[in-house]
Amino acid sequence: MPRPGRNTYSDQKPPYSYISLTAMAIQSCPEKMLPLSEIYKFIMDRFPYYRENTQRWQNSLRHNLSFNDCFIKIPRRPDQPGKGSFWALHPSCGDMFENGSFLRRRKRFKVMTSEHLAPSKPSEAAHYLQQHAKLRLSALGTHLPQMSGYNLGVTQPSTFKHPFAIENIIAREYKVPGGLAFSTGYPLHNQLTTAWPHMYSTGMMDTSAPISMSTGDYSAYGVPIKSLCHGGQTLPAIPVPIKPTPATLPHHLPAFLTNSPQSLSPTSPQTATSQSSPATPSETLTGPATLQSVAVH
DNA sequence: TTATGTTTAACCCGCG
DNA sequence: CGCGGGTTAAACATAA
Repeated sequence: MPRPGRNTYSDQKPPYSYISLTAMAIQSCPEKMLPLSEIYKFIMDRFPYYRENTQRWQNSLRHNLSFNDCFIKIPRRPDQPGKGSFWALHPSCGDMFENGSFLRRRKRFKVMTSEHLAPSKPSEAAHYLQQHAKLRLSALGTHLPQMSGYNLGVTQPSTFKHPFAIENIIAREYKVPGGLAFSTGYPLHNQLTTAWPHMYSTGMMDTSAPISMSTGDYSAYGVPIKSLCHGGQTLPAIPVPIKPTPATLPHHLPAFLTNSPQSLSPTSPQTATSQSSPATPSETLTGPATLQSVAVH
């Protein structure tokens, strides 16, 4: 309904897996975590296809949430009652989706449980996120909100992320195909569009409105991108270490906590290089990808 | 009761 | 063909 006009692709199934869709939803939120219902909403808002057969796909989605280690459950705090928990992306699974490989993951993200370098067990990650959220909010003098609080979010523009980070992709949706978004300088733009046709082309939102995203659409699920700019907050967009430290990264968690304002450091240089090379966005994942995620199962 | 979560299992598909 | 990722169904458990 948010797209009365030409809902051309309305009935076709988006090429994204539930994992991707879920990740998108989560990433779109400043807090980087959403309750199940909001994830549903996000998907339904953007992809008309999912406005039907809700029973079916939502069941599948829930299955994915539980089944995949890349999603972690963050329990609600007593002061933020509501149903269900919040879901977030495992801090170290950022690479899983990076490089534009959203259409299909290369490997199932598996947490290196037990023994050695169990750098990031879901529990820890969850705890971290929790703490993080708590800190930020408290810093803002706010209580952990249900949904409304999310707009306190940050995701400031400065936290530049890899052009293929879900975040960016999502962001572009609101930034209009025109490409004035920050990805302007990326030669990848093109590939992006092909990779995410559903998001760009014939956007469901009025592409007519430039930086828009404005109003309606977003407020729907409380992810007002605009709010990112203000808020006098310093913390970076949050967890999901969209990648850097290819190999080792046992200590990434603490890293966030220290909230180095610009986690951008890791990604930016990288992006620069990767983009310079003809590298195909989707593949070219190459080497390091295997870090701590194992393919077992 | 319903929304959430968790599990198990069967299938489909693309890739090596 | 086998493997692994993704999808769908369905049974169950649990919390609000």
